[in-house]
Amino acid sequence: MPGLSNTALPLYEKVKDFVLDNIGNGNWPQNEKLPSEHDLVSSLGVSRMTVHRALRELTDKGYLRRVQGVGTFVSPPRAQSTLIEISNIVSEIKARGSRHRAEVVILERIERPDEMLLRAFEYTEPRPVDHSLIVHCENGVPVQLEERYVNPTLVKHYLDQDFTSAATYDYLQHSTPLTEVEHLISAIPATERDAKLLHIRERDSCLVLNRKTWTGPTVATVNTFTYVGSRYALGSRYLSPAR
Amino acid sequence: MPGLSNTALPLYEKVKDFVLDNIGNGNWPQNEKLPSEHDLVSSLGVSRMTVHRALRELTDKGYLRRVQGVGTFVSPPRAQSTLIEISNIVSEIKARGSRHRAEVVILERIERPDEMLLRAFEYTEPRPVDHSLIVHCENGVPVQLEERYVNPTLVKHYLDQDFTSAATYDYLQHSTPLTEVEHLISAIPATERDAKLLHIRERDSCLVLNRKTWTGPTVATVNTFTYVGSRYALGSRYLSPAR
DNA sequence: AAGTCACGAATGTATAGACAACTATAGACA
DNA sequence: TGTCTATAGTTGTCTATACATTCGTGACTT
Repeated sequence: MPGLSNTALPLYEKVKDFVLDNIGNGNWPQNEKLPSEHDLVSSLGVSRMTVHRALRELTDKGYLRRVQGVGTFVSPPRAQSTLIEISNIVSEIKARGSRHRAEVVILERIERPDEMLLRAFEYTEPRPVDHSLIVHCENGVPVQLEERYVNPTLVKHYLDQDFTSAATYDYLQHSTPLTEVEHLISAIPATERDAKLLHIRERDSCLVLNRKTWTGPTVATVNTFTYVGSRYALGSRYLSPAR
Repeated sequence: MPGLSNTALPLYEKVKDFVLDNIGNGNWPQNEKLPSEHDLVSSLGVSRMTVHRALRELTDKGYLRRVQGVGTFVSPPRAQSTLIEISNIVSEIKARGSRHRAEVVILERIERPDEMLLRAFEYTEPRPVDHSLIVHCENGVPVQLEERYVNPTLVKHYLDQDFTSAATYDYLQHSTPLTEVEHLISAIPATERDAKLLHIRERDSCLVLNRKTWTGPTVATVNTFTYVGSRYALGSRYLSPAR
């Protein structure tokens, strides 16, 4: 029981969150050996298969390294994220060993979306849209402004999430069966609102990632991630097989 | 028993192979509904958890799409590349039907690189570096500033290229056997020099793509592509399933 | 005709238990 | 001293089972 968050996520997601937290807060430093699966089973009160799945998925994503017969170890932080799996800034910050804080600025259901939103969702008639605006801070410094518009018929209970947990963002990405994702990356000067929220000056350069997802023919989410240009870079590293 | 390969792989890997084979040989065409987990359990003689793991991993990789309560479906092959192969602005401009013009600003061999360049190339002793600076215009309007530093021992005759032809850029990207590529995308304000060359104001937002390539252990090229933020966006589109 | 509800079917998660495979280490033996 | 071996500890795989969640359908009701 101790250590696992209280939200409605699946258990293996909570375990992943628990591990990332321990990495982030320095409890388990780089190359540290994690408690064995058996230990985690005892201390967390879940079955071994659940722990195993959590550790395997974190290994697949590069956070851990496992050696059969020996143990599980914390991997050195990756230089950057890959482009496919961007947008989970929370895991990134935690894995880097920084302190993460999410500040929820807006959390609402828009009953009557304006013209632009309707177009973005390809609605023909006015229907509600869920809306969140969150500032993500790394060690107290704002890094990313995350604005999401969500189709509530496709993503139920979106507004009820715990937006301070890393697992939430992981979960959101896999909970809806996406059929299409579009990314658009641009550089734009900060608006007055963005500048205020990110603690930068107006017109300062921001890296903006627009992400639009579909489930079948209908638009599921329309997201805008605004990074502070002077504090963040998106990276991808490609290694050919031979090395 | 029937259908699973005979090698020493784990069962769930064999199930994955089995599914991929059926997709590959056209047995299960695009958007076809797969047999249910229960059916596969019967026909393959493995437990449901094993089938489930196989299907889940194939889903994560984009080969399948699953809908709870409905079934599992074959996804169309991935239509699109990721961001790896951007940066050939010339083809892009031409494909858009616009007029392209390349303006060579600098073309030189630097015999004695400064400290920063040496670090970028991980040189331990001073060695020459080829250098080009080119402005790309779409219909007469500057869009991209392309600055390349090239290791002349790996890329021969770099300075002799025809930098106004689209094919040149295609060629440069594939002429050297790269073993590693690193992309870093950031948003930074235009410097005085960049502003002048791109016909924008100083401090205007630019999208900067840094690209560094290795051939074996040695650095081959260090490139910086600076896009005018208000005139350009990088895009990637990922298609997965039924549409 | 339209809405509601119950049910079946399919996937999602979780558990307990078993065995296999691998590694490091300590102890036995030459 | 050096080598081999047994063993404990850890991760990897697999099964059987149970319950949860979601979706579509068809029967029933209104």
